Order: sequence, then structure tokens, then C-alpha cells
Amino acid sequence: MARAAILNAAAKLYADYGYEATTIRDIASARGLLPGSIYHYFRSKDQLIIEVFTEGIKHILTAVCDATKDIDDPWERLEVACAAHLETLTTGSSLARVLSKDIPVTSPEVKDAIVALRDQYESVFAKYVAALGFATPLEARIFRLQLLGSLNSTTKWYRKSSKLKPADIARQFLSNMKRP
Amino acid sequence: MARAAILNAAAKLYADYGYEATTIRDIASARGLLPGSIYHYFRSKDQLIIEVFTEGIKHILTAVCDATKDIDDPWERLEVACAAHLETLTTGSSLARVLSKDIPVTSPEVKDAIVALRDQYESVFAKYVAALGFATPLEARIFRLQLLGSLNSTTKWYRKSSKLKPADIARQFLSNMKRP
Amino acid sequence: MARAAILNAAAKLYADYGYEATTIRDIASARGLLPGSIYHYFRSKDQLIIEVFTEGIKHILTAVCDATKDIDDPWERLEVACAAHLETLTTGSSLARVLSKDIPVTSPEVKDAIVALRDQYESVFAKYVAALGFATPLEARIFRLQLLGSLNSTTKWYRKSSKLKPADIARQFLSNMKRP
Amino acid sequence: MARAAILNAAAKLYADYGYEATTIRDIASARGLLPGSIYHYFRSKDQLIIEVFTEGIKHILTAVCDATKDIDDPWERLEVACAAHLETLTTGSSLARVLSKDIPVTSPEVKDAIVALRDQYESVFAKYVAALGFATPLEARIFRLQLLGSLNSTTKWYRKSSKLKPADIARQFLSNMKRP
DNA sequence: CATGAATGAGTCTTCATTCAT
DNA sequence: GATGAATGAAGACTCATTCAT
Repeated sequence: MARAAILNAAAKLYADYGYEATTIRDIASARGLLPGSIYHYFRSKDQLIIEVFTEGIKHILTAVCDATKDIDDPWERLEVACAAHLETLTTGSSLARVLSKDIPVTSPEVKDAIVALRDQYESVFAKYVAALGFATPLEARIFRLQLLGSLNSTTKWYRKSSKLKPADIARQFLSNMKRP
Repeated sequence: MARAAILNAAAKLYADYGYEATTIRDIASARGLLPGSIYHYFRSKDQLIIEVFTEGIKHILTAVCDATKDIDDPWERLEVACAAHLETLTTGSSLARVLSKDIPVTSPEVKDAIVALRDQYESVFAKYVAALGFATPLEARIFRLQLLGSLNSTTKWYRKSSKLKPADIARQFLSNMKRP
Repeated sequence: MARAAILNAAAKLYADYGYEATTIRDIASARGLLPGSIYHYFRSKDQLIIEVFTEGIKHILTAVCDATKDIDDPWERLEVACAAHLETLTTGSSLARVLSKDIPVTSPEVKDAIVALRDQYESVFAKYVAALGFATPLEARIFRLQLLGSLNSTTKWYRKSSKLKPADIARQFLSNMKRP
Repeated sequence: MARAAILNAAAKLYADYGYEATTIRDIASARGLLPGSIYHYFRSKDQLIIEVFTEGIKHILTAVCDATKDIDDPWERLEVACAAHLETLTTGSSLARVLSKDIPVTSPEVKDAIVALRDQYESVFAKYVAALGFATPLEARIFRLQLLGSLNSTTKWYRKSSKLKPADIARQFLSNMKRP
């Protein structure tokens, strides 16, 4: 489907060159189209980024849920979730790789949409973290923010060529942390 | 000095609205100037961001070094450094607050300059982390990247009104981590 | 074709007011367009001047070759070529009239392109001059440079109202010169 | 004198890089001054170019008159004048070298001033050419325009390294022409 | 569906010029 | 005399967007 192909092309460009460096023209040519044609499928650039994000969240959510679905031990489940999370962010589909990029945005609609999607996704981690059994919700929250913050920032320095694989890094991060 | 004032105004705008959303015109207006006048002080927008970054690094470096200078215990020193780091990033001068922002940049000169400055700054943390006594350099490196990654990502969710102060968050992050 | 029309408008403005006095805005207005629309057809101002020049050379080359194609006597052929050259330069299409203008240019790409085109065109005259039978190539070269130099400088003083027509001037110039 | 030094610096820049590529700032820095300081000596950029031209004409006029003052034979005198003319244009002082450059100009005042100066200078050549004894004034005029046109265009291709010296070229040009 | 043409608001930047000190 | 600060008008160019065909 042409629509999905555009979404993928846009995601790839965003992931590779950044959001602000990517023009509608770039996205169009990546699909052999002219800029105007993009507007048959998407109302605006804002709409496009929102849909890219939506799809990306779907991908990573699926990846994480699939990976964890048969695991009962809370700590092991979190570990597997982190590994799947980082794996997807670094080497997954373009749609998912965009998620770790900062999207500098002026319009509140886009910001709200992105925040909502991120919250939805992170609630899964909130659940997993809560299952570890923290003394207070605040402690659980800080733990989660710290964990996801460090995982997401990994994409700024991670190189495909490095010795440690994404899953290794994720596990190492978690093993650096105390169990509650 | 007018030059310094422009630097501060630019830093504030970058910190508040992001780099790409901030135009030379915005910076000029903030100082009651016309766009062209900025070029009396700075050769280009690139030059400006480089100087903002350079000054910002000076600020935070001073803050961290000042805070740690009388502390000998490695773990306590790192703790204090993290507290100073996060404090400066969240509630310090605009020049320092920019540092946690992603600067989406096309020009290699700017990228190189920023990377060099960041590396210079992070080498201080590398030193502090090394002093903790890790089994291998790789473990130390991962520890540092995890720590700084989580601290820097804090600016994405931290609100001035929150119960926990930046220094508390920093300490909490560190106390969540195992000592080597 | 809109593209060709822009090329013509640009050539006319360059020929009438000079290259540096002609802005993209002027060229756009001449076609009832806004400045940005020019970039739909030409990548840059440099690209535009290169194409104007390329087309201009095509025009004058055609004019000169057409005029000389049935002439065998070397001296007469040169005479006819000079007449056609000057005729085209003074009263031909705008595209050809630009050719006698100096294009003050910073960019090496444009300079190289223009020099290459000019060389290509002047090689025709070099051939015609060589056919006159000079003792040495150097003498032929000086003869050609002198001849073309004087012809091209004509556009600085020639007025349409003057008694002598371009072709007359060209013939007079040549008759002022000794045959080898 | 500071004024004269500025004039020389401006002339050198115009001669070397062209008029439109030379800014008031360039001229000022060449003398170790700031842009504003130029305006102590010259009302405007227009005024500056006019004075450069005026001085340049004085130079070349002196050169040509000095060279010819003891020569009586009309043809030899013209030959010497041409040699002096070309010598000065190519290897003389910056002030004189500007004269062969096209000055693309918007303001009529500058254009008028330059045309007047050029006319004044060329009247010397007109006199020398008239002395050759042409049948009609028109023939003399065409001869002069052809001669000066070719000489002035020489600066577009002449290189200091070339075998033929400016004086040689000038003589060769003249020897290519029939005596009336 | 897709194009091609065009827009318009905006970007950074340049530069001759002014003027109080 | 000279400076340093500032101006303002203009420059080339970009890009999301629209719309008739």
C-alpha cells in the first residue's frame, strides 16, 4: 500500500537524518513521487509525523509484549523487555527507530499526540517495574524514568560495530541497578 | 557586554523553544536589535551556537568541579558531581540549560565542536567513575553512559514544581545503582 | 515553455542592466512570478546564468555557421562570420546579446562553464583565421584576439540609431586589417 | 597621506577582485581601518570609485603623454602611445589597472563621471589617429574604436607569464592594421 | 492518482551607511 | 580622526502547501 510505503520512507529519513533535515520533498522522492502527491495521503507534515509515531509505537509495543508474554518472573520479564526495547530502537524497523529521536516540534497537536503515545507505551514498563515491588510509587517511578532514560539515550552513542549488542547493553544496564 | 548578553539571550531561547525554532530574528528581538546587528558580534548562526555551547560547558564544568573539589571519597564525589550536574542542567543559567538539548545540526563544524566540548566535559565523569574501581574499563564506560544518560534525560520530564529537587533525583539515581 | 521564457527574461535583464544589477526578483517579476517560483525551474542563480550563456552560445554559433556555410573563400568567410557575430551581438536575441557582457562572478563553477563555452565558440573563429594562412600560430592567435576583442567591445559604444550597421562595422574592422 | 593610501588600496582590490566583489569593509581592512572610517575621507562608495578612476586616468594620461612627447612621426607616435597604454593597463599602478575593468554601475552620476573621464583620455588617441590622415572623420573614428577596443580587451586574456610583452602585443596589433 | 506550477511566508546573511562617543 | 554599535533594505534561497488539470 502506497500510504504505508510513504510512512516507512518518512520514518527511515527521520531516523537517518533527523526530523528537521527531512523535507516533504525528500520523502516524496524516496518514493518516486512529487511533493504535492504526499498530500493525497496525509493532510500535513504534522499528520505524517503523528502517524509515523503511532505506527512506531505499535511496532515496539508488539516487540516488547511478544518477548515478555511467556515470562512470569518480574525481574526477568523487565530484563527481557529492556532487551527487546533497545534491540528495536537500534536495529528494528525505521518506524521504531524514529522513536528514540527527539522530534522538535512547534505545534501543540503533534506534541500532545506524541506525548500520549509515549505515555501509553511507557505504561507497560510502569507495570513491569511496579511488579518488582517498590516501597513507594515514587521510588518505582524514579526507577522507571532512570531505566528508560538510560536506554533511550543509548542510541546517541551506540554503533552497530560495537562489541556489545543492544540486548547485552540493556541487560548490563539492568544488572547495574539494585533490585528493590 | 553586549556580546555576552546576546549569547545569554540565544541560550535562553534555545533552551526554552529549541534550536531550530529559534531564529536570528528572535535572538535579535530579545535584545532589542535587528537581525543584521547580530552579525556585528557573530559571524554566523553556527558560530553563535558553538559559542553558546562553549560557554555552557564552562559553566557546568565550573559548577561540578567547585562542588567536588573538597571531597575525597570516590562514591560521595560522584554523588555530588551528579547532583551539581543535574542542578545546573535544570535550574542553572540558560547557557548551561542548553547542554541537555539535542542540537540538530547539519554542518560538520558545529557537530565536531559540540562533540569535542561534550567529550571534554564527560571526561571528568569518566575520571570519577574510574575511581570507583571497576573490574574492566568497559564496565566503567557502560556505568558512566548509563548514569549520564539517565541524568540528561531527566530534563525531558522534570518540572520545577515537582517534590523532588534535582539534587534529590541525582542522588536517588545513584543510590539505585550498585557500587562496583 | 515557461522555462525558456524565464531564460529569455533573464537574458534580457542581464543584457540591459547587467548581471549584478539583476535580481531573481526582477527576473521573476518580468514573468509575473514570485521569486521562489524561479527555483521551480532553476536550482540557483548560478545555474540560471550558466543556462543563459549556454543558450546564447548556441544562438550565435548557429547564426555564424549558417551565414558561412556556403562560403569557400577564407577571407570572405571570415568577413561574413564577423558580420554575423556582430549583428547577433547587437541586434540578435537577448540570449545572444548577453554574451558580450562581462559577467562578474565569484563562483568557479560559473566561471569555468562560461570560459568553456566561450572557448568552444571562439574555436570556430580560430579555424577561420587559421585558414587565412599565417606564418606562425602565434600570429594567427594575436590576429584572432585582436579581431574578436574589437568586435566584442563594439557593444559598449554601438547605438541602434547610428549610420553604420553592425555588419558594416564588422566589415570595416576587417578591411582595416592586413591580410596575411 | 591617508586619503591617497585608501584610494590605492581600493584600486588594488578593484583591479584584483573586481568592483562588485570589493566591499567598503575590504578596503578599510586593507588599510587597517574600520568601515566607518572610510567615510571620513569619502562621502560614499560612488565618490570613491569616481576618485579612483580620476586618479587612474591621470596616471595613464601621464604615461602616454610622457612616452610620446618627443615623437613627431604620426604612426610611430601612435605605436608608442599604444605600447604605453597597454603597458600601463597590464603592469602599471593599481590605479591605472582598474581602468580596463568594467565597472557595473547603477547610479548615473558615476556612469557620467566615468564616461567623461574616458572620453577625455580617448581624445588624445583621437588626436593621434586623426594625424594619420584618414579620408573621413568616420573612418578615423572606426579605426580608433577598433584599436582601443582590441587593446583594452587584451587584459582579459593577457598573463604576465606570456612570451609577448604588453608593448609587443600593442605593436603587433598596430602592425596588423593598414595605414590609411 | 499524480503532476507541475506556483505561492508566500519565512530563513540566514550582506553591506553601505550613520552617528554618538 | 577613528571607533564600535547599529541600522535597514535588500539579497538568494527553502519549503510546506495548494490546486487546476
